[in-house]
Amino acid sequence: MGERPTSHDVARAAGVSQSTVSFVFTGRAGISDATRDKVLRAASDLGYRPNLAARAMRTRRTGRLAIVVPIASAIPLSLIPGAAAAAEEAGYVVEVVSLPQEPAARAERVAEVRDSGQYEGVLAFTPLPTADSPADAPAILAVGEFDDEMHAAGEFADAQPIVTLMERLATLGHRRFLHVAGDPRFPSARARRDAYRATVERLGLTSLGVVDGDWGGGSGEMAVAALPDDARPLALIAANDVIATGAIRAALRRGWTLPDDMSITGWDDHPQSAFLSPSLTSVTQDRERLGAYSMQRLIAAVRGEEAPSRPADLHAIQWRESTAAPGGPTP
Amino acid sequence: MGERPTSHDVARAAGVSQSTVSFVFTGRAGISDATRDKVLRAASDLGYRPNLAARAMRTRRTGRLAIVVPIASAIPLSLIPGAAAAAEEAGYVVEVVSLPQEPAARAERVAEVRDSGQYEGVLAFTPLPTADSPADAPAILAVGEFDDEMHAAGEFADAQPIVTLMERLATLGHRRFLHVAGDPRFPSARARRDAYRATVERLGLTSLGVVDGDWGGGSGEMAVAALPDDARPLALIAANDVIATGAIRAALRRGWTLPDDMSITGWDDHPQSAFLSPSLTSVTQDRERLGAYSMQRLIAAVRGEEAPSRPADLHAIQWRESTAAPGGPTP
DNA sequence: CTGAAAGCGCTTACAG
DNA sequence: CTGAAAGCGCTTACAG
Repeated sequence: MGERPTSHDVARAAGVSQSTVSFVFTGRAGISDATRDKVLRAASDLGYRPNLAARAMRTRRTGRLAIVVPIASAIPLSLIPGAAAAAEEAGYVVEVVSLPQEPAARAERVAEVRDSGQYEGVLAFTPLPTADSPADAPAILAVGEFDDEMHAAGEFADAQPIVTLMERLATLGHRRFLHVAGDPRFPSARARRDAYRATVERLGLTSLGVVDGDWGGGSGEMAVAALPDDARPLALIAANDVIATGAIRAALRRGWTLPDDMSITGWDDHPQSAFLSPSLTSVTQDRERLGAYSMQRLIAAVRGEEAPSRPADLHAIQWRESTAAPGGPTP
Repeated sequence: MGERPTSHDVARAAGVSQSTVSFVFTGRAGISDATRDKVLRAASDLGYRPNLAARAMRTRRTGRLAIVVPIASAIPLSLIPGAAAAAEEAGYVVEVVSLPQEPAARAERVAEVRDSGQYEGVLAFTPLPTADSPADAPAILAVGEFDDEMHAAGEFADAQPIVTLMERLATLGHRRFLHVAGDPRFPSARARRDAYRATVERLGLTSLGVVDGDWGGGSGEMAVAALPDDARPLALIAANDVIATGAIRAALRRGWTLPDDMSITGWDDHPQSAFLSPSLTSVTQDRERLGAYSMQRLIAAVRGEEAPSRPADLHAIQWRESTAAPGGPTP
């Protein structure tokens, strides 16, 4: 890493002053085309790239954004690549900061990151301990996986697939529904739950209950095990694929026939879900664009710009064997 | 973020020179305790923290490490939190750089990261395009999920659980085995495959084949669908849980009884795997320590230190319903 | 044991 | 349209 060229080297090679090199690279207006060309050519010959640390020092902008991720939580990691790519595109560098499990240590770490002066913004894919932050603190956006603002904003924008799923199942003849929710600390879990409730109401369906879960398979397993025998046939809306998998297991254990006795839907479309028996109807998310969108919202907040509008088609439903008309297969 | 104090502010408050403040924070020997105390007290009063960008400029060490992750590949993301934590502990800052899908663009991106001068080391959780790098390039460690060096080093260190799994199944009475491998570009896939082959040989077992896969459920599904009827009973060693799930699906489709007709094992212990029917015997990895270990190896390479020794107990086997004696359940 | 001073590689008024 | 110069906040020989 020794011989990295500086703007002085480029200036010498191009026969201009160092300032001029800087002007070219910061895009300042009023550089003649001839000069710009000379500089750019010399720069590319030497393999010059501006030193970001030096630039940061002068501009007092770090150009850095942090993503905080909890150690030992797989849920939101898949959003990282898309978020990182979006940040790069906007000229930022993204750093990953890991968060300890223990709540007090975690809150302290978040404050540390916020006050370090290293970051212009912080993106958290997990619910954050609320703390009052100094007025001049960088923007913090906690999306887990989407925040409440999003939820409030767009009439279940985030949970719309739940509505679609239920409408279709109702059309197939289903009247009795059950929802096993995710961890209620997550806005996404609350959004899906609220969408479920509203849809039950709107379509005049019967809800056998809303069970709060923790995103784990045990939630689904227990919810189905606890059902009375005459609950059949029903449709179970699980907050994610893992819960759905647990529910399927419990149903098979009870000797139920799937999907005749119980239709079931998941969310996330995990790689295994298409290979379950029955294969699981689930919601696919475009994780790359979802991550990118989250990052773009943070960047807009950092820059004081208007929030970008939510991309359409973030979700798609994969209809599979686990959903059918109650009582037996019918189109 | 306006009023961040500098070493000058601390110096003024403490009544010493700015150099002295710097000496205290860089840990230079020969500062009197009284002076150090004054400085530290003033610093904490003001909330001073050294500006890393300025420090980087002077020392010409960036203190930054990069993790490159491919967009749209979930496989190794779970290693990130552990890796990030290990880097922080060693005093580095970790940045995430995302890699495009397209091979040429990807190779270019890797070269860019390598030559940017921004990073002292690069960790890749994915096979990297081989390219000749300049002599003074930063250390690059590609672990996917573990590299070949690891593999060569430790007699299947990485794939030891495969050996244990097979030994146990052989003890239960299994003689016929089948392996569905992962993407052969991954060292981990090759290590598991080689461990399988060596164990077949060593124990004098019959191998019905080694099928190269792509980590996907389709590999497992097809491999089992292609089996002759008299292959039963057998034991299928899948390179991961997704493959195993596909294999279970195909077996149930054929009307086989599990685990009587076929024992099956996975790897990764995905959240869904404990809730399959039958629940899947699988290999748990300590992703946090695995990520940390990878990062520690990179840091050792960066610093020219000896590589850390591999932590023990990185793996554990979860024995579940999918494995039993051939032909029927027996202890 | 402590300080004055140079300089890391940039950006950006200010002149011309 | 281009250049000379100051300064961002540090580290580190070099003096004393």
